Amino acid sequence: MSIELRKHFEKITPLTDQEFDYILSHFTTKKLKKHQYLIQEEDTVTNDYFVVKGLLKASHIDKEGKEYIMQFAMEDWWITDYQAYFSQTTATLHINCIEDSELLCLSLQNRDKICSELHKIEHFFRRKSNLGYVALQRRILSLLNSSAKERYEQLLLQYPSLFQRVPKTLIASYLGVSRETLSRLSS
Amino acid sequence: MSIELRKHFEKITPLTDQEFDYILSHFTTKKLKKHQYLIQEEDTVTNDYFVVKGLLKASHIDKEGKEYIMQFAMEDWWITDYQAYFSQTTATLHINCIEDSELLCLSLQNRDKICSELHKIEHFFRRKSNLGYVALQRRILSLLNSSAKERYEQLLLQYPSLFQRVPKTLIASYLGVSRETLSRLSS
DNA sequence: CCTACCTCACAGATTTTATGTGATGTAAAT
DNA sequence: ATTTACATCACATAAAATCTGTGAGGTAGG
Repeated sequence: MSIELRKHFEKITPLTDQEFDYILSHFTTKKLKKHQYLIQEEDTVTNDYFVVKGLLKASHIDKEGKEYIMQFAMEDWWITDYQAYFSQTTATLHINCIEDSELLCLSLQNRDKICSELHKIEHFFRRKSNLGYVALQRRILSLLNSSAKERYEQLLLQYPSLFQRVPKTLIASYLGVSRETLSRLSS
Repeated sequence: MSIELRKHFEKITPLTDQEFDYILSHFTTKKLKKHQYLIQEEDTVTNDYFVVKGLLKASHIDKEGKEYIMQFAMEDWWITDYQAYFSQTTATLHINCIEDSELLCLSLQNRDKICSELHKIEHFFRRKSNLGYVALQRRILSLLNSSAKERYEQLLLQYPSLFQRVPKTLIASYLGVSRETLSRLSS
C-alpha cells in the first residue's frame, strides 16, 4: 500500500528509504466501502487523505438538498474538506465513496511536523498546493467563460477514466449542469 | 415532527402543552441520508437519538471486518452508543442509516436537566431504561439457550416489519448466524 | 425571438444487491 | 465414531436500485 505513496512523493522529490519510512510513520490507514462516508457536514476534520485505491467524491448539499460536486478523488489524489482541515473548523462538505477505497490519513499536526523536519516534504506540499490552486483557478475560469459543452469536452480530455468510473449524474453535478443536459451534450 | 415525540412520551405519561414545549426545547434535530453515519468508532458521543422517521443500525465491527448488529432503530425507537453516552467516553459502535432518517437529539446534560426539573420525565426515562434492560436480558437469554431457528421466529413475531425493511444479511448478523443459515431457516 | 439551459416525467437498460441453494468442512454433542 | 447444526465458499437467479436517454414544456439571458 505504501509504495503508491512513495511513488507519489517521488514524482516531485526523491526520498531515501529512511526518509520515506519516517514520513510513512506519520500516516494512518483507513478502508471504506462503497457509499460509506469519510466526512459529513459539521464533522471536525482531522485528516487529509491520500487515495491509495478507490474513488471518492466531495460535495456540498444546499438547503434544498441539491448536491454539487466539488471534487472527485481517485488513486494518487488527495481529498479532504480543506477549509475545515486547515482552519480546524467543522466541515461544510460531505465526502463519501463511489467505490471501495483505501486511504492514507495525515493529520494537520503530523503534516506540519514532517514539513518542518524535512525540507523536501515542505517543498512537496508547496508544489501540490500551487498545483491545486492553479487547477481551481482554471475551474473557476471554465465555469465563467466556457459553455457547458466546452466544460464537458475539457473534462473528457483531461480525465477520460472518470467517465468509466463515475455515474454521469455526478459528472453533471461537477460540471454545473443537469444530468439531462449532459446526456444531450454527449451525443 | 415533534408530534411523534409527544405521542411517544404520552405512551407512558401525559403531558400538558406547556410541559411538552419545554421538553422539546431541549432537543435538536438532525436529518441523515441512507449510508450516512450518525456515530463512528472513537467518536465522542454527545447525544441520544429519537427516531422520528427512518431506520438505523448500531453495529460493532471486529478486527477482521466482520459486522455484528447490536440494534436496529426504526420510528419511535431511541439509539446511541449508550456506553459512550452515559460514561462520556468514545464510541465502540458504529451507527448508520439503512434509510434516510430524521432524528431528535438529546444531550446528556439536557436529559439530566429535564429529568431533574420534571418528575414525570424522570419517570419516563426510568421506565424506558427498565424496559431496555429487560429487553437486553431477553436477548442474552435467547442467544444462550435458543437455537438459531427459535431466535429467528421470536424476532419475526416481535418485529415483523423489520423483515420488510432490513436486508436479511443484516438480520442474520443481528441473530448471530450467517445469511445462508438464515435463508435456510426461513424455508 | 432565439438559445441554452432546467425540470418533470417516463421508459428501458444496466448495475448492484439480495437471496437461495449446493457442496464441503468443522466443532460440539452424543 | 456418528450426528447435528452450523460456517464458508461458490454459483446462479431474482429483485431492487441506479443510470441513462428522451420528450415536452418552461425560463432567463442575450
